[in-house]
Amino acid sequence: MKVTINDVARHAGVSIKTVSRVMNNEPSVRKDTVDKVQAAINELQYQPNAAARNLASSRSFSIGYIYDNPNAYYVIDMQRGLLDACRKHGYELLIHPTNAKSPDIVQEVIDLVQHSRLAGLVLTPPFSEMPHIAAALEKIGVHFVRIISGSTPSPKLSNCVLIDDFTAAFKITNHLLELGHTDIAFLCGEEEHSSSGERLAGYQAALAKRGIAANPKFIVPGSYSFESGVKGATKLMELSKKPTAIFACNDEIAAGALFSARLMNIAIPQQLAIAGFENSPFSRQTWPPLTTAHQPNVTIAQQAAELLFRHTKPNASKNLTDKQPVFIPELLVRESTASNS
Amino acid sequence: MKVTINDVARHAGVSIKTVSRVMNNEPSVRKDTVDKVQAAINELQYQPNAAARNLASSRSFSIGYIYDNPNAYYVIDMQRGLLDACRKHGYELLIHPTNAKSPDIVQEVIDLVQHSRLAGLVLTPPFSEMPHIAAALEKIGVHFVRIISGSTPSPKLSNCVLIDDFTAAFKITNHLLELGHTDIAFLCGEEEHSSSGERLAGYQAALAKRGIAANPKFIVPGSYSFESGVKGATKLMELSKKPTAIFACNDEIAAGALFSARLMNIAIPQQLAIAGFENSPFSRQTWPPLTTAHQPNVTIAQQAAELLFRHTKPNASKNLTDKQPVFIPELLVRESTASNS
DNA sequence: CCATTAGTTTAAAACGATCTAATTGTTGAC
DNA sequence: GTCAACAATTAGATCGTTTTAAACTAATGG
Repeated sequence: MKVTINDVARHAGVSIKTVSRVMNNEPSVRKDTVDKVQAAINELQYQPNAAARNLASSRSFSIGYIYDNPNAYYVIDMQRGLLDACRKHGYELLIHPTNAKSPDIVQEVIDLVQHSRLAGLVLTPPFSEMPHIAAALEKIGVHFVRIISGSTPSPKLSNCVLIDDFTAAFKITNHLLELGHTDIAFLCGEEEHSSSGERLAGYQAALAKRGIAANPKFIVPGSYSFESGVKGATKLMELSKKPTAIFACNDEIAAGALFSARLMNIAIPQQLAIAGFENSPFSRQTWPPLTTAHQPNVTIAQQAAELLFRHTKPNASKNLTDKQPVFIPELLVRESTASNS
Repeated sequence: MKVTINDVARHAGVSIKTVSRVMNNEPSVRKDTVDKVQAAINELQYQPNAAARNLASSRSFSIGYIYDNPNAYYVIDMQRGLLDACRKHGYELLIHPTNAKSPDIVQEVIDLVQHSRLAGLVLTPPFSEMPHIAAALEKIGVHFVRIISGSTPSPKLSNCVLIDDFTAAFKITNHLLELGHTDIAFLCGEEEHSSSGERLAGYQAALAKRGIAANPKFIVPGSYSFESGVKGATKLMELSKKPTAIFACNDEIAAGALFSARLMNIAIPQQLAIAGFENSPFSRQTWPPLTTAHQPNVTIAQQAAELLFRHTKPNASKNLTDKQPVFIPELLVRESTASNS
């Protein structure tokens, strides 16, 4: 029933250590020996015992995913992508939802890593943007990969997967401009999230390129929530000079704006165009469906995990150029935006 | 830095095995010895090494959660509740999203359990309703807990957490009846999910109690999806005799019905009342917000895990009466339902 | 007061891998 | 042909627990 490394060794006529070498693709094993061992492994259907490996090597074959994101869709997509990569590499995923604003969050993360002896960690906003967490992880020598907003790879961001929110926001804003809108408002997310800043910058750049002066009243601070969208849109539509289009920092805010417009009897998109960001499943189900930018979260998560494994696995071919993947969310035009007639 | 069980033993002046006994609260340790050991553990801040424990006892301290649920909110809530319980008991959670319709799903589950040496498993629909999975798990002797639809505890459902969808659906239907509606339609979820059947039964019971004959055309088969809601509501409103209210099997279907009503220019709730089920976050954000039934998923998950641990832990006090928890989702009235004027 | 028994405690053997250090093979240079 | 240098292999120690089986106590009964 239970096949141990010992059985494999005997079956292949080599020592235990040699089998171990093959399992961890360590060097110093002749090609034909490798084949012999592989054959024995296949024949006996040998599956290494994770616990024994962990104990002996004092490292676990699992990576952690820490999150504090109210957006369930995002988290599920991330998990999916990470798990895909984990299965491929024979790792396991430890999920750890927590409160990013907790005062001893750094200690909590360190405890988690040390207690579970994690091989690595994947960080998404807001954790990926907390310098003290990155510093602490570096100090205790744990590999980690961050998924963050950014457009240009740089050596300082060596272990990052970048999402080019700037360019995507530029494209969305441009789409609104091309429809004839010039009075375009922007509903911000949390200031702490750099994605909000990047998207704002993209919006501003697009306006600037057309020579449109930014109206400071059109930029409304807020948070990544439905309620914030309701409030923000209400505030905008009470201005003497109203915008004809709203670019919301994410779909939830956009949904809130939609809700608010309905309360005020404003026709979408005839009187007001609204665009979101993220392509959440519900962005297709609002009325009218939201124009948005699609972020391939599952793929992003996969790449992040792959990047992590490249650092984590001791004997993987590290000479692969360690380029930083950059994802540009793509524009999805739906009914919530139309020309400014 | 690293404190082993050996250190504790020496510090307390007892043998390693005695410390082990205390750690796993096994019998045959005198009270004062226990105290002595506990003191040493606290003083040295001893934390047992999970890998070594797993290896030696050939069981892991983690439970699995298998799911195939397109509803991200539900899954996240479940994870949250399960993790809460796991942390409390020093266990870890292994998540395993998969495809319930895969032909070799049983083998996949068994492989997962055996490979990860899981201490137990939590099953939600549709897995909790697949008899061959339960049978297979029983055969290999793995503890598991199912979360299923049902109102009456029975010995056959010994390791279950019940959700009384029947009563909740009865209450929602009753709410619609009290508003004066008599022509109430029902949009079903997947037939395979017993929750859909239970809710339908609750709906029918409520009508029957008022002596209202069920109109078979008002019961529309479908699935737990937005699209199904769109189609179902469209079909209903094309009938010569239209319903004045729709009870959708979950919020997604209800959102679809809402969407469809908008397409057909039907005023909600004036011309048509719509109710959902589940209290998904977005049920508050539709226009108008949805009347629904609230399911405390986090709590349900916690209880499920607690139930599992009661069976799993070898030396826990098992004499606690093993009652089956029953949750009744509660009615939440919002703007999508109003009186039939 | 010894024999019996049940209750505690212990030293040492697993558990199934990795890692260390010593051994054996092979190659190329002089 | 010998030796150095390096590659390939191995036996055995090791990781930190649990488990086994034996040894030691303390209480009970005849």
